[in-house]
Amino acid sequence: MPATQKDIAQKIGVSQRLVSYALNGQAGVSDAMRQRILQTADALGYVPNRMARALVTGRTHQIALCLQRLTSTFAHEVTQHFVKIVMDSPYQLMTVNSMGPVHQGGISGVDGAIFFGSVPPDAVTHFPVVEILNDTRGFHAGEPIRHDAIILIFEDASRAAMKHLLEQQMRRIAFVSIPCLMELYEPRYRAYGTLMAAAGLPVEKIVIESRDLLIRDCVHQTLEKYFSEHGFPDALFCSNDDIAIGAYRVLRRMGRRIPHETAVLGCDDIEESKDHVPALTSIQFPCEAICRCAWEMLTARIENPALPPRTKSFKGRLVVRESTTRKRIASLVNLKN
Amino acid sequence: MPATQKDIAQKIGVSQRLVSYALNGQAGVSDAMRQRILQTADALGYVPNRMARALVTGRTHQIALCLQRLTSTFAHEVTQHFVKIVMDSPYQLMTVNSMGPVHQGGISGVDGAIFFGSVPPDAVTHFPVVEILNDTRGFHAGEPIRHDAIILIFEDASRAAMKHLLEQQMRRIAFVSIPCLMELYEPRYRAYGTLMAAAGLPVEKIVIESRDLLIRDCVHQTLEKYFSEHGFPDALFCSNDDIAIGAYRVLRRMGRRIPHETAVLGCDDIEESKDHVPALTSIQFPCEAICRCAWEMLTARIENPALPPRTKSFKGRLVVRESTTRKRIASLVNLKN
DNA sequence: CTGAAAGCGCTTACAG
DNA sequence: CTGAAAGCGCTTACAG
Repeated sequence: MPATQKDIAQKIGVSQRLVSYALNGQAGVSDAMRQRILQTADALGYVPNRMARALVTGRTHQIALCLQRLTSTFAHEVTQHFVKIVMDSPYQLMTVNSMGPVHQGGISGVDGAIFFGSVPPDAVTHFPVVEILNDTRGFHAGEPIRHDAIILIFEDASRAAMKHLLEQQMRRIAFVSIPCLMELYEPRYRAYGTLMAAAGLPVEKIVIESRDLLIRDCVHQTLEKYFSEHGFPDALFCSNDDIAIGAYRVLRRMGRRIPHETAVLGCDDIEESKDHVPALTSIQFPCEAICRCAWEMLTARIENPALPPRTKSFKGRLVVRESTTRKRIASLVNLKN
Repeated sequence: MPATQKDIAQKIGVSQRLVSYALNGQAGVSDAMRQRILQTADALGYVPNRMARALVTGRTHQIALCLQRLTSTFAHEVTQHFVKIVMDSPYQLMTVNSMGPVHQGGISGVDGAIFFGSVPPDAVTHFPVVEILNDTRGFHAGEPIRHDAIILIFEDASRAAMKHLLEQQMRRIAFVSIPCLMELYEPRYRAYGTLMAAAGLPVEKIVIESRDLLIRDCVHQTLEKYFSEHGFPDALFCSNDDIAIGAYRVLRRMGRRIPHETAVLGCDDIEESKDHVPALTSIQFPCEAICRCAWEMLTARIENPALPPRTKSFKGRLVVRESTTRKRIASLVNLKN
């Protein structure tokens, strides 16, 4: 229905080639002719057909952002950063749930993809990919690095988090997480397990099953039931901030004070965490820098597929706020964050 | 680089047509042959080229979600709903900042688009569009409805919000908003202005200029400066929840109690609003139902472009929570929300 | 400086 | 049931 280059060419009485060259700003067209073509294109409401162009150039100028759990607020922040980055680029962003279409025959029609989380092994990809992964400390060491990768190192910050809790005499510390983050290779869970064992304390796991997308509601249900059956831990080590903030509501409803009765610690340090009372202690990554780095890696590889594989690491950092600080003094240092 | 239908056809020694028919599950291929083709496709790692298919069918199976201010948490919730909806459909979702590419020559290569906010007049679209708009109460009545539309009616709820504040003897009520929501045709601002005038109270506007994407930081800066220069209003009518929650932090930092010294009221009722202390009073819309309705309108029109234009309205509803309730009793009714 | 033509990977009438 | 072919709207060598 929209006008094509052929329509423009016919209207003026020139060849389609000339129209294409004029529209794309290539040499080989006289200035007068270029003007005329541009005006006619405008008059006809010409919009280039991206599909046709993509078919011949092999480039769609679309990038897939593949998120494993689109449900999380952190995923939202990541998306925002990419949307912002993409706005200044010639690319468009396609948001894909990597649990979804990838498993239904692969993604196609993109110049590259950024996977937040590991690339599913059955995702046949014929395009450059950057993975943003957690540090699994050699757990998957046998597997070759198939893609450019950004590694998020949770190890040190997680250990620091546990030490911080243990130092304040918290004994009953529960790890609260969705199932996929409660594996042995998961750095947060490892740090938790290791330090609990070292302190001679028993592990306590609270699993949040979230089939649908509203994770906070799942947290409410699960924790309410758990606390009434098992009582309250001294501290909750939550695998992300959404879970932590979900826990806030439950604790508050059940009349439990944070942090003095139950401390809460999250991961990802989403924007919102600072706005809650008490402000949430969390593990922070330079999210924007990570996104920009991933973008740079991806576009560099699209330009030059022969580049050697690259890996870059980012270290998480424990940001102590009020939600885990029982001594008022100790918290003042970080309150500004 | 990926295998094509031609590759499969050559490998087996049949025509490309047969491969296409087999792959698409169309009649006209013997079962044995279909099996063989499917297996070969699998072995070769065949992924259909969406561009080529789109070029001939005219369908890309991509839908653009165009958001005006990608910055808002509400936009995130809308996106989540669409991602969820799209997962169960044959479509993919492209997230577009309608301030962006639309102004750079139009969107192309999508089967349709959902605009959250009005479609820019210079966005030449050759595909079905659904607009999700605020009720401007006939302000743009002269303009024909160009697209299927969903109208969000803020009018009643905004008036209810103002009455709620005024009933509690709040006199100095400020309207806090980004500039584009502080126009005369904007229903929230209209209700605010009308009821303030009726009560014989002066209008007080606080404009949040947010050039970049981190709106809450802008709120912090603007309000901190404003309050120290002009003192504190009795209540803040914020045009969205992000602004309201941003205001929380400033008020808290400056030692101002919510709601007893300054009440705060938001719009959109994002998930997070319930988790803050005090819980935020806000204007709620059935967000998921709205998204599903938009989706249904769009897909129906894609199937049948000749359909008469449709319009559907949704009414906002004031959800009173603690952030505006000075009398403890009165709030109990709604606290469950 | 310009025209006529091939081809990207598909779908789909059109013949056999 | 199957093959040979046209064509979707572009880009880009290839001749003039």
